[in-house]
Amino acid sequence: MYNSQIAEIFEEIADMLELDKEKDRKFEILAYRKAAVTIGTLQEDVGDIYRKRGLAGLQELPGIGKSTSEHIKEYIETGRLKKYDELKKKYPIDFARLTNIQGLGAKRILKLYKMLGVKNIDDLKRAIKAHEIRDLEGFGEKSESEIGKSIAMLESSGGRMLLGIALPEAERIRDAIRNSGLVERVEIGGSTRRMKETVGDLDILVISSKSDAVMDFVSRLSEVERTLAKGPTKTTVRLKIGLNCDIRVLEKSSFGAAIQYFTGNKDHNVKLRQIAIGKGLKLNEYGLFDKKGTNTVTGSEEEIYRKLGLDWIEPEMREDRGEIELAQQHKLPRLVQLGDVRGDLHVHSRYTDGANSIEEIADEAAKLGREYIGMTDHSKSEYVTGGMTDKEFEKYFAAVDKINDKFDNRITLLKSSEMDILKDGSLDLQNKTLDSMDYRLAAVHTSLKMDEDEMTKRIIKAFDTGYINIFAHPTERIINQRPPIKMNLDKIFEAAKDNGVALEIDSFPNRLDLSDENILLARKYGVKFAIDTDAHRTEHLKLMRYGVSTAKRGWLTKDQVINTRSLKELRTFFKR
DNA sequence: GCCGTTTTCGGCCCGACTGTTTTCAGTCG
Repeated sequence: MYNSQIAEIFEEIADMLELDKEKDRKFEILAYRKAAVTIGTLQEDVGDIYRKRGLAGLQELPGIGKSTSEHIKEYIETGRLKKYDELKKKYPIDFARLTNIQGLGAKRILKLYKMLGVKNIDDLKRAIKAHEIRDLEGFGEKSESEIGKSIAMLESSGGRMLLGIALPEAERIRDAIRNSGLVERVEIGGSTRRMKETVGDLDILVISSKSDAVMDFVSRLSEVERTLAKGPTKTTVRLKIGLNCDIRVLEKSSFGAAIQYFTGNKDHNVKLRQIAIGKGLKLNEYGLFDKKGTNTVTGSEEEIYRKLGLDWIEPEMREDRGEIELAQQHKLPRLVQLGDVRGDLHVHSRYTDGANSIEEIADEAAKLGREYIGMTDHSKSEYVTGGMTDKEFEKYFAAVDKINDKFDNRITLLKSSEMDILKDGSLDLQNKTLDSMDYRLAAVHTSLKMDEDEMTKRIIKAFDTGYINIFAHPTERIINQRPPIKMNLDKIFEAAKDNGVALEIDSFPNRLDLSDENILLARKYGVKFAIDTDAHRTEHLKLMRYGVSTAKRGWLTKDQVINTRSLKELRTFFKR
């Protein structure tokens, strides 16, 4: 896999070109950065693309042209890149790591190198300890300590935080500001609004005529550790949970433009600006301006999209993955909504590793308005969770039946299991047990390090039994902790389609598995999906919104998600 | 360096804040 290496090299080339004093290479630098993003976020290995379709294949990628495609070719064939090596000879500095530090760009890094010989983070830490940085021109005591803090943070958190932690925090801050009586309106923006699986910082937008008072109020919130920057329109605070939060106070007339701008993502916004330019307009965070400099929008975000000739795009889609073009053609998909969800097909009870009784779960699920839930406790091979034998499943299902009778029409409980797909691709329970279930959910839990070929065969063999209705958390990844298992996604998705297996979108914030990107890939195969909570406690039943947002980020419509169906329709799907 | 229903040449998003200055460069998003 060359992608991350090449992306890093392009980024470093861009950093080093910034240091060229001879000429302004602004746009060349921009081009390298864009190419780095393209390669860095590519799902397919760039080496494969080159081998299969050559330079022409590379040049079809956005931001990759004649020169950068030649660079990629050179690196793949020789393992080196002359242009990079030459620049690196001039600047033997680890820009890739050093630019991750807040407040350090290429130019200040160069100064640190020339004056103090700093080449990498370790050198930098030494320089801070010796208090050598504060005396440099353009630096000071403040810079020295901020750089030190940034290194510490980088080393402790590793960067981005789970949406499942960041969103509730953002909502607490939003609600506190809303209840302060100081503001007319307050909304969450940024990647949190786009419901991206991890977020780098929080953006909160406010309409208020009392800017100073709002900024003071925010600085004193109990969630805030310290204030990093404070101005009349923008304040940045460090939150105790280890995230930065920007608060922006805006004029009422620019709120629509601002919420659009600060929701992003960046590529989406750049494209909108280009469309604006094409219409003789200028879009920025304050409005959509005509040639005379008059703001033509004063209201909502919808108005901006409309004036640009686009349908309004849900925030989850705003990643510049083709949504703008669809909006121009008025062909955006109608995305599945949280309110469309009628049931939850992956729930655990105290029978294995859940914390609540079946009755407690059924009660809470009914309160949430679910029409049905699937009880999916573990099978015997998952022994760390107390996985059940065939015999124990008989008792389990008898208990489910009993609660079902008790709840009458309030909610329907379905009999199922989160069953292990064993190492050889066979299933963990006897056919007789499987036949007694309403449907079967299956997952891989062991031997996660198998090679791609073996894992793919293992899973497809399980699908081919014809018993599996839902493939749970397909890639087994844990965000920031465990990489996805190796398997051929194309083959798996095709086999899922052929066998009528729905792919799960596990709503647990550290899973979100399938991910948005994998959903986008899978939907092309015509597969169906199930958005489940994988709840292990009653409060987990509320995590459904994360799964639904992930589905929206994967462009799914209601009819592609099986648990938006009535129970009757769902049973038909399970029968195939 | 990339790109093209304005263009194979001439554009490419642009404003806010900080620290260290004493009018602004660097960084960030």
